[in-house]
Amino acid sequence: MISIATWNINSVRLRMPIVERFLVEQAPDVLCLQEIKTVAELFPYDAFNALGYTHHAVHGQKGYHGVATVSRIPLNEISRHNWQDNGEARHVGVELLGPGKGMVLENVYVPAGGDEPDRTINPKFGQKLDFLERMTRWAETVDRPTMIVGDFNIAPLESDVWNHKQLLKVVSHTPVEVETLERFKDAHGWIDVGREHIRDPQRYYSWWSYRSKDWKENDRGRRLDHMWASPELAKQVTGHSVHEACRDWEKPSDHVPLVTEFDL
DNA sequence: ATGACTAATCAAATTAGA
Repeated sequence: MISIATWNINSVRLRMPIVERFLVEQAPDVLCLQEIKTVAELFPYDAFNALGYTHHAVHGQKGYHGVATVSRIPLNEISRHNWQDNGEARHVGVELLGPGKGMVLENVYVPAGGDEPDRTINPKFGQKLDFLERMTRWAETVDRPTMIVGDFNIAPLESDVWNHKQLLKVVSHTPVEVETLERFKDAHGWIDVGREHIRDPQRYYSWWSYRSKDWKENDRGRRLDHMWASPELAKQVTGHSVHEACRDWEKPSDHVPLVTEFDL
């Protein structure tokens, strides 16, 4: 059995205390982090090594973005896709070499897309859609058992948001984004592992804004984080969990971690 | 609809998240 986790950590250096707590309590074999907000040279390798996570693939950047995959299982970094087409650090791909050998694990941070869902007045929105189109062209070529996880910044289903009608024109839940994400899904036949286990229309969120006095009180969440698997690999999934409790820890990220377990 | 927040950079105010 192996387990893989994903978490948009919103600054890994600031949040090492809760990362350590999560690793001690949940002990995933692999953890994929997004928004590490640091260059690789300043990544807290020692703290991960001390907990047994001695294998790392860090694609960092100063101040913004950045992704990292840390693991107790030996891994080999195999790719850093430039789906943003501007050099931003938003992807790192690895293959597992120990248990789960042969699995490719893609860690991605899709751009948020700005405020206005119209590419003619908001270039960031167009950049987001173009990013997804490049991912789709890549997905058509995937021919190995692959898991793609991370912050997709899109909540596709009505049950992925606290209020579907109210969010239809809010970036992350607009029809054009949902349709673009659907094309990416179809390009490889990805299985939405999270939704296999917490099925629509059950409530499933992974992000709650910092701008709420009490995130739990009105529960205005969105499912922005995803774990998708190749069809054959998805058959090996035995469990999936959302760790909402982490949103209440000291100095939390606005995202919570997801964990998928495999019979591998 | 918006924002009551938070982080990095840089050292006061700006950019960004979503």
